Amino acid sequence: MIQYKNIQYQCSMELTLDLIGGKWKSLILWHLGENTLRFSELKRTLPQITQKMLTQQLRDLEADGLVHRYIYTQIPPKVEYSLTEAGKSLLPILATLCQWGLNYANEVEVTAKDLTCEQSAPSSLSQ
Amino acid sequence: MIQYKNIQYQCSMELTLDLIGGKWKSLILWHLGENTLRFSELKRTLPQITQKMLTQQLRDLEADGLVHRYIYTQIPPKVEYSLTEAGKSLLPILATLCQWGLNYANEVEVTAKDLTCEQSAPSSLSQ
DNA sequence: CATAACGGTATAAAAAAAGATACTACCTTA
DNA sequence: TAAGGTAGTATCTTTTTTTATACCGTTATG
Repeated sequence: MIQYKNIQYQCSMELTLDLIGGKWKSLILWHLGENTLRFSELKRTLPQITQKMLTQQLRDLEADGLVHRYIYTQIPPKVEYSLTEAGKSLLPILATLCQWGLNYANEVEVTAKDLTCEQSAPSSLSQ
Repeated sequence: MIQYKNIQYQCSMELTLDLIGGKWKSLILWHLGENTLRFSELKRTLPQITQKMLTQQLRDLEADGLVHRYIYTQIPPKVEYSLTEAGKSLLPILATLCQWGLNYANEVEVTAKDLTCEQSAPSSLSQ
């Protein structure tokens, strides 16, 4: 039994999925795996995400200690996001999830064109 | 770009999370990792899940080729669920997710008591 | 005859997640 | 002076996910 933020988990996997599940979190982590990115850069990398969702997910990731937020006190504002050590430790797992999905797609013969573990696999993981 | 069941994924990881994400799927897979289980046995193993959710998630997993459903034509009815090869190939990943959550919990000093990658880690994975 | 176990289905409601849209303040550029 | 970039916030609505509850037919048990 795990308790985290007033939620009880019977299995630590449930906790993991709360931390990286949902539509955007793993993608955000994945993109930050390569570079430190500014808010607007992240937004451009994930064109479909709304500003609200990006802000919300980044706040969650920050509160969970997976992402670091650095504010430059300047005008116009500049805020940079990067992975914490905990966040970096997720990258190999994200790569595995990505690779499994890729294999699955090939075996089930899903229409998969030019598919790699995109978009832009962190160079630290490309062997 | 992947397309599967009329949904477009930019990254295969999104596909993976659709297949195993949500509140119950990974837990169901995890429990089926050890044994073939009947509907009612699964229900007892996951006391909090409603009958409807269990049915629904099992149908999803079956449709995605991760779980096999075997109906014994007898009365009272007997239905057994087990992992397909694709489902089994997920077990190491689930173990990794579980282990990461466990490490996270310990490092963040979440209240984690007697926590292993429960409930009943598949024996095939216990090294 | 009533109840329970089996493996569900059907319907409705509640809760959570995600999206759309408008707005802010400040500065720079045209 | 108007438009665009910066990093957001505030509301509201929609969509998706999850839950609650009642119900089905069959057989066995008390």
